[in-house]
Amino acid sequence: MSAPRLRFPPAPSGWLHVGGARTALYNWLGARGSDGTFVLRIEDTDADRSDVAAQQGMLDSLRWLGLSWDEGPEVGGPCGPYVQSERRPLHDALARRLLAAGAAYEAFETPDELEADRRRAQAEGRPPGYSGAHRDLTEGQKAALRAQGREPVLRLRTPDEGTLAFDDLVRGRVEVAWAEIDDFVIARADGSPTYYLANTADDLAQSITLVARGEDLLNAVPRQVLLARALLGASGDSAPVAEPGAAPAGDGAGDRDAAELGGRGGHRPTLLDDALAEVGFPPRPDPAAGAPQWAHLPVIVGQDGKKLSKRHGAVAVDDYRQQGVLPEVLCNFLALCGWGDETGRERFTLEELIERFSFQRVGRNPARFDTDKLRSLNGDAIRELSATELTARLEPVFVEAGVLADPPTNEQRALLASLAPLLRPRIQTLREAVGLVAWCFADEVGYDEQSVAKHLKGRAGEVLDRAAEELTARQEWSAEAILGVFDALCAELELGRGKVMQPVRVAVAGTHVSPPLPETLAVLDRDVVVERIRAARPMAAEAT
RNA sequence: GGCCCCGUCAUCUAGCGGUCUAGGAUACCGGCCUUUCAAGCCGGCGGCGCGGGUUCGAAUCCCGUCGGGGCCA
Repeated sequence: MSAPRLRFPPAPSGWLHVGGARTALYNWLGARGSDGTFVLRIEDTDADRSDVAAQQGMLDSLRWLGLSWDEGPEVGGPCGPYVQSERRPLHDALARRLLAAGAAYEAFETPDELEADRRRAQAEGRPPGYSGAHRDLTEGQKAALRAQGREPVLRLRTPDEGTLAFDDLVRGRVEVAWAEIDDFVIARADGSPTYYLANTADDLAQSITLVARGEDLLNAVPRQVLLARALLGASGDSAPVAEPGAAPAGDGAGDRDAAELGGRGGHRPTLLDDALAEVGFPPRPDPAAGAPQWAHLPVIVGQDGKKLSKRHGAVAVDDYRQQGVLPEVLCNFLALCGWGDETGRERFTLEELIERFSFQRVGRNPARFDTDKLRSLNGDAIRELSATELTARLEPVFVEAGVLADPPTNEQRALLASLAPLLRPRIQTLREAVGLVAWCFADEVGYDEQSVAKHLKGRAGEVLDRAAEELTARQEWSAEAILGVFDALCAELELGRGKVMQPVRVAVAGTHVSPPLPETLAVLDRDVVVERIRAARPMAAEAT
């Protein structure tokens, strides 16, 4: 067994989609759990420059989640370059060699012609794939087509009969008839490589041993296996698929052939190796490695069962960071989107995930991105945080919300730390804490109309007057002492605790919801508390 | 349209021929607790898409069907 090498090859963008994060996580877990290598490769083939420049946001999200990469942008590695556009010379050289070997051929149809073919095929009930009309053009025919101003695309010859079978780590055995696979484009008319060529070549060149990706790419496997065979064919040989009829396409034979490609035997330089050398790229880290294994992950769908997209609300990892989801919880949750261990357990640390995760236990049905579940897991995790840890996590969120100064003052830090234990059982996300205790840090309280209407009425004025007096008079300033004051008032005024404490809560906090009042007041400055009660007094009078 | 994948409570999921009167979690509902909101504890609601087989016996295997999703363009 060669050393496991897994990769995450996102298209560059300024943000990381949670679906991409799940793919990255699974690959990362696969690598970390097997002493393997995790490679990050940016596939910017179809991207414009601004996207590439903005990719920082994506790298930040990956790091925030804790998914460090061993090779890739910003860290380098022995199999560079790690940005696909910089690998273009390799792709070009490969395309040339594939053409020269006869594995690929030039096809001159225009997009319009192909579209017409497709419609005709559909109308006649035939498969819509490319017909292979230009498979065997003579030089003369090609010259004539060129003379018309046509530029050819490069297509790979695919077998016309037989079956490809492969064992997907998630799906199990998958078989596809070659007849279903048309001669696909590997290089466009402008010479640019397609996904098939670039992705396959880069995986092979970097000796990727396991490709875990979205199920939407399951259909690409036969093409990539075929390409891999061609790329890993001995350089001098006529390409293995040059003669479609004679291609190793018999049932069962094909996949074995693929698995062992470039395998054990003497390592003659392959077409890929020669191209690598030609363009001055590093040689393959493992010349014995064949085509990678596959693991196709179920798609993540939104609440409506459709593929998760922006219209489902927050889909960026950073959205969840801002909402106050803990990174380790997001990883935990993402791991559960498709995977589960046999015990039915749901809470895992990253270390536990590394230990337990396996592609074999990844499910085959679509995973729903259930934000309720995420919140629940997050709340559970928050409840397990120590006050100190929670304070540290809360701080940047309060700063981002503008409640704390940047950086916070020592007083603010201390106050937040005292509040943290009170907050802990009442929040599912860090962000929710802001709404609960922002008033503790504010100079001015904003009053919620409904709270005022509901609680600053009846005998509230009387309660506020007496509370202000007694809280001022009381020597000790502690939760116990404050509760004692309230209870004394209850007895004196013959009111329940709710009738006494709710008016005070609204007066001080501006709303009828807050952490437990005595405990909260105890960590605030007594003068401020009393002042606020007095300031709110007129509202109670008006309401009476 | 063709091909591929999938189908257990509202949702995620355990289950891999008998231990299933189908287990857990989220959500929901109710109770306890209670100074608000939570948290916690207790309880409840609720499911094998359908139809055929195979078998002594099927959620589990096979076929079909329906439904959902994906890819192709």
